[in-house]
Amino acid sequence: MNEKIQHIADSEWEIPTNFVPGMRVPGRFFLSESLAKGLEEGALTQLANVATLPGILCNSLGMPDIHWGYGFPIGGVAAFDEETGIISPGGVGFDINCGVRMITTPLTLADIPDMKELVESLYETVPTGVGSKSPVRLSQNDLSSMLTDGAKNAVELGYGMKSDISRCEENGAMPGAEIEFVSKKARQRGVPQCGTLGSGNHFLEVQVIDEIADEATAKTFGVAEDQICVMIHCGSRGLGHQVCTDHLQVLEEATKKYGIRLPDRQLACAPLHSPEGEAYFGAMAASANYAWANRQVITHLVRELFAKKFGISYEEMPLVYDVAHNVAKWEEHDISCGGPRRRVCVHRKGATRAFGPGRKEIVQEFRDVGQPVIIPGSMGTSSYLLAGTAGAMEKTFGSTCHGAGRVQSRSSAKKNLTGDMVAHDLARRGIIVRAPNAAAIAEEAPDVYKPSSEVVQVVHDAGISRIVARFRPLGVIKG
DNA sequence: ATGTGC
Repeated sequence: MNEKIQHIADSEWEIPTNFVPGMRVPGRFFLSESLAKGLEEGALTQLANVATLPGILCNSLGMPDIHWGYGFPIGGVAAFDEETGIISPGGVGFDINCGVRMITTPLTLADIPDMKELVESLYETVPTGVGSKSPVRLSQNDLSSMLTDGAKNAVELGYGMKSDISRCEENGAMPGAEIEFVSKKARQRGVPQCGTLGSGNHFLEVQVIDEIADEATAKTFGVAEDQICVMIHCGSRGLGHQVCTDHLQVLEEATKKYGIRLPDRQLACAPLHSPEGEAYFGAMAASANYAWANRQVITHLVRELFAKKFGISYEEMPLVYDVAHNVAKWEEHDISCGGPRRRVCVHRKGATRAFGPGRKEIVQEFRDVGQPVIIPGSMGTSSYLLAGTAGAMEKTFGSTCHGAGRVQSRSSAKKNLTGDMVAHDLARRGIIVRAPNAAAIAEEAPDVYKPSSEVVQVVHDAGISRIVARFRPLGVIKG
């Protein structure tokens, strides 16, 4: 670990304000000693760079899955003051509202005689891979409604149940979407892609719950041991990517216009209430809503298949929850480093909201225990269901990690591994994987990620969320 | 992440 970094608690570290010139606040990150050994210097510098941005409050924060990203590190959280703060696409990421959701089923392992066949059917049912197109036909008008109303619109079009909506963060639709700031090009990319998984780390996975850590909370969330579940991890596809690209260009100009000095041009940003900042926010919120609709449509495709195959009803496959991993939001927070409770703009990039008990944003049925937090593992490692905590409200503006966190680049993974090798290893451990090509499997091998168990243990130990249940992978569809 | 790179 860099000598300037201070180890302030078991799994908490501080970056002092002299780490890079112009830091307004210290950096703070959460890592066990063993994970700290693997921390990239580049991610550390990025975390410090974020601390130079105007209006940043308390700390530039890093979750235990932190790694190098575009401008801001992935696994980064930063909250900005409404009056003096900025908004930055680099603090959200290219895949706006990349996120994850989980449905339960009434099935156990014994009910699935042929996992390979199920995985193959799922692969045929859910369009997968770069440039894949959806069976869903959207008109431009449909798309406009989707950008405004998110998952609710998908349900109105017949993809899902009314009860799904309140089980999504933001009820599946962020307020403040402004479709006039979504370019024609972005819309054109979005029309054929709603209901598609995408590629890279996106996946659809059949899992079984193999450990319950907190019986009472598990019961509240509606999950139990031995239950078969389906997890869906994807985002806003080409539409969100195009929105990010379009607005980065505008915000690079705005950075100059407003005289903001940056240590890295990838931190391009604008004051929160500037026309440029507001335009990005409106387009980002619209993209986030598209991502919720996308996950909602995929959920419907999965339910349709399971209903047919196993003779179960849609009502027996409720949504546990849906969380966003890449988004900036207006939220009210007590400012732990001082000052009155106020509205701030929280950027979470590769980080999950983890609101603790009592927050009004949490659906009534979960409000007393804290929001469900879903943390996907890598292809061969467990996923987790956690609950948000008061500790997250105090330390991280109500945030926690979002996944295992990559430790090896895609190119290096392809150099060291072949897809066949990885698929074979997984099969020996009882995990079926299906992808459009072998490279997609090699790039996502379990070895290129931190062990999800260690990452989740850090956020549990640090008190910024608490473990409720563990999910073992059985069958994976990769893009 | 992405119709994957000026």
